[in-house]
Amino acid sequence: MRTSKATINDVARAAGVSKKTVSRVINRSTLINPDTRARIETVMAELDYQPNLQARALALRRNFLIGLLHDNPNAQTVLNAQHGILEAIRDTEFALVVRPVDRRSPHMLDDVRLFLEQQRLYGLVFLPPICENDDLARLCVQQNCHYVRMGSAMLDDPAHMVASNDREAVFEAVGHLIAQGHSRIGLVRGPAGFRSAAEREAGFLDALGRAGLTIPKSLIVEGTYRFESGLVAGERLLEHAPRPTAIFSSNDEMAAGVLHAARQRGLRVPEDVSIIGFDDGAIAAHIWPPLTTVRWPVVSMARAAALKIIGDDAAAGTETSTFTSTLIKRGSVAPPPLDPARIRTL
Amino acid sequence: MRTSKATINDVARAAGVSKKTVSRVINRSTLINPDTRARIETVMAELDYQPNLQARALALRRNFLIGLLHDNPNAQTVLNAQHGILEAIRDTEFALVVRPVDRRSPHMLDDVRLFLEQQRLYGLVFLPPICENDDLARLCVQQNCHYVRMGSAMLDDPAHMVASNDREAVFEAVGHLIAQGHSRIGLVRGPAGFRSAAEREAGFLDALGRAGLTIPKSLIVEGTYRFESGLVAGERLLEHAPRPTAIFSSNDEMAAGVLHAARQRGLRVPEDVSIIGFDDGAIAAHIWPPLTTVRWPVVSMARAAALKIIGDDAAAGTETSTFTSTLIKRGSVAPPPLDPARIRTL
DNA sequence: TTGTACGCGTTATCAT
DNA sequence: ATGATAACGCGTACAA
Repeated sequence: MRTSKATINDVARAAGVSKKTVSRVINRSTLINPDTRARIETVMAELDYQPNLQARALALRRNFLIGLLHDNPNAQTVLNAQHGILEAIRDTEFALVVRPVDRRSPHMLDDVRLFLEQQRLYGLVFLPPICENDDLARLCVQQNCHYVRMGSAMLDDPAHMVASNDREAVFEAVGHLIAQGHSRIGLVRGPAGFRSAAEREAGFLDALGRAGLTIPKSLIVEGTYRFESGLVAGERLLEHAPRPTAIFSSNDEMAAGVLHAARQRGLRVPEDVSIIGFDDGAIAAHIWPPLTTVRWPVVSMARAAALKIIGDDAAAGTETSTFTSTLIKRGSVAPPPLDPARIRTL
Repeated sequence: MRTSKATINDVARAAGVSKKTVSRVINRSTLINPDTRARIETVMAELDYQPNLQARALALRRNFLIGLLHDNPNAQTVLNAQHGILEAIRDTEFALVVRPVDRRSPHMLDDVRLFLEQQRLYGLVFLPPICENDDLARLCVQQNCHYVRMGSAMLDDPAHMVASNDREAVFEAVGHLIAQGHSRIGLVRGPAGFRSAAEREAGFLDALGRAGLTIPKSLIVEGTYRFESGLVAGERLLEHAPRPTAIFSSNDEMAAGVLHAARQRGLRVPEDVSIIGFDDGAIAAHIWPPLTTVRWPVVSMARAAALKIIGDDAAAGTETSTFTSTLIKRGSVAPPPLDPARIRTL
C-alpha cells in the first residue's frame, strides 16, 4: 500500500489518459471533455491523489505561498492581518508565510528581492506603513509576484489595493467629542511619513474646522504608534495650560499611554479628560476604562487582499476595495468638566 | 543578461566540473577538495548563483519552511513565538509559515496531515497547549517532519522539547505575595487540560503549603486564558467573603480581566487587592497599574526550538532545552489592607 | 575525490 | 479535445 503517494502518472494510467489530460483537470482547463474530466476526477478520488506542490512550484516557477510583509509597530494589527489572510486561504492549497522587514534598513529592498527570488511567492500582502513603498510594488511586478497593499488611502489601482476611510472615520470620532461639548482637543498623531498618520490628522483638523474650532499647534504632538510615545505625548498635552479636555490618539496603543499619563497626574478618565483611540485592537477593550476607539477592519481587509491575490473573484464578492472604519463608543468619553472661566460667561 | 537565472549547470560549466560537484558545495559535503570548493564558490559568487529552492524541495521531498502550529488563545504569545523563530532563521533560506489549528475539531489531525503532505515542511514548532498532543508528534515522525514542542514541562525528549519552569516561577511569585503579608490569596487557573494550567496551579499550591497556608476551594476559579473569563473569575473571587487580598492569575490577559472586575466594584489595585499575572506580554506593562507578572521567555524558547529544527547546533549553544520564567515586579502588588479582625488580635 | 545517468512530479510545446 | 516529449533545477546511485 502506498499512502497518498499516487502521482499524476498513476492517475493517468488508471484513467487511460495521458499526464497532460490529468494536468488539465488539476488546472481547471476548459479545453477538456466533461466526461473525461468526470472520469479522471473519480480516479483521483479513488487513489486519494494529491498533486505534489513542490513539483508544481518547480514547473510553474511559483510557490503556493502567500506572504505577509510588514513593518508594523502594532502587534494586534499584524495578528489580525494574519487572521484575515488565513480565512481567505482556508481549504485551499495555499499557506501563509510571514516576513517582517526593517523599513529603515538600506538593504530592505535587496532583502525582499532575495526573499522573493528564493521562495517565489504566489503573492504578497503589504501592511501599513510599508505598503506606501512604491519600490516594493515595482519589485513585485518585476519578480512576477502578485501583490495587494492595505492602507488608509488608495495608493494604487483597485487590483492592488484595499483601503479604509480613516480620514472620514476620525472626522466622525472627533465630531463625537465636539458634540459632547469638547472644544480644546489634543491630538497625538502618528509618525511623520506614515500616510495613516496624515489621513487621521486631516480628519481631526476637518472636524475642528467644520465646528469653527481652532487649537494651538502645541496641542498636536507626534508619537511613534508605540505605547511609550503615547505616554510621553500624554504628559506633554496634559501639562499644557489650559489643559485639553479631550485627546484623540491616532492608535490604541498610544491612547493607552495617554491613559497612563493621566493616571500618573491623578486625572480621572473620562471625568477629567476624554480619550479616543484608533484600531480597536485587543487592548482597547481590556484597559480601564474601556476605550472609545475607531475600529479599523483589518481582518476583512486582509481577507479581501488575499482573495484578490489568489484570484477568487467570486469569494471576493464585488471586488471590494474600500472598507469602512467605524466609531466604537465605550467608556473613555464623557462631557468635559465644568470650566470655571466658562461658568462665569454662561 | 540573465538576471539571477544562473543554474547549477551554468556554475558547473564555468567551473569546469560536474553538477554533482557543485551540488556537494551547496550541501556542504566534506568529500570535496578544498581547492575545488573554493573555485566553485568563486564562480557561484561571480554568477550571482542562487540554488533554486523549489527544485531542491522536489528532489529532497522537503521544503525550506518552518511551521508554527498553534491553538493559542494569547495573541502576544503567538507573535512573540513568531519573532523568536524569525530570529533563528534570519539569513538562512528558511521562511516561516504560520498555521492555527482548532484543538477541538475532530478533523484537526487530518487537517495537519494534509497540510504536511502538501507543504512538506522542514519542521514544525508546537505552541502550548497543542504541544501536549502526542498524536501530532507521531504524525510528524511519520511524515518525516522535524518538530519541537514548547511547553511548561518536559513532555518529550530534549531533541523535541524546549520547556520552562512554570511551577517554580509561580512558586516564587506567590511567595512574593506571602512575603508581603498576604494569606488569603485567590487563584484564577487556566483551563482544564492545559498542562501549563496544572503546572502553575501546582506552583501556587506549593507556595501556600510551604507557608503553612490553606485556602478554601472556592478561592480557586477556572478561566479560559481569555480576558472575559478573567473578568468573570475576578467577580466571583472578589465577592467572596472574606475577600481575598491578592489574586494570582495564570496569565496576563485574565489578570487584566480581574483588574476590571476590581475597578467595577470600586476596589483599588493594589491598595485593596494585589494582582499578579503570567506571561509579561505587551498588555502587562500597558494597563494601569502596571502588572506584576511572571515573564515567560517565549522569544528565546521559540528561537531555540527553531535552531534545533534547522540543526544549527552551534547557534543553539549548548542545546539548551530548559528556560527560566522570572518574576517581574511592577505596580500591582502591595501589602494587604489592614484587616479589622486581625488588628484586634495584634 | 569526481562524474554519469537517471529520478523527483509537474507543466509547456506543438503536434494531431 | 488529447497526447508524446521536452523542460523545470537539483539530488543520488553507482561507477570510475
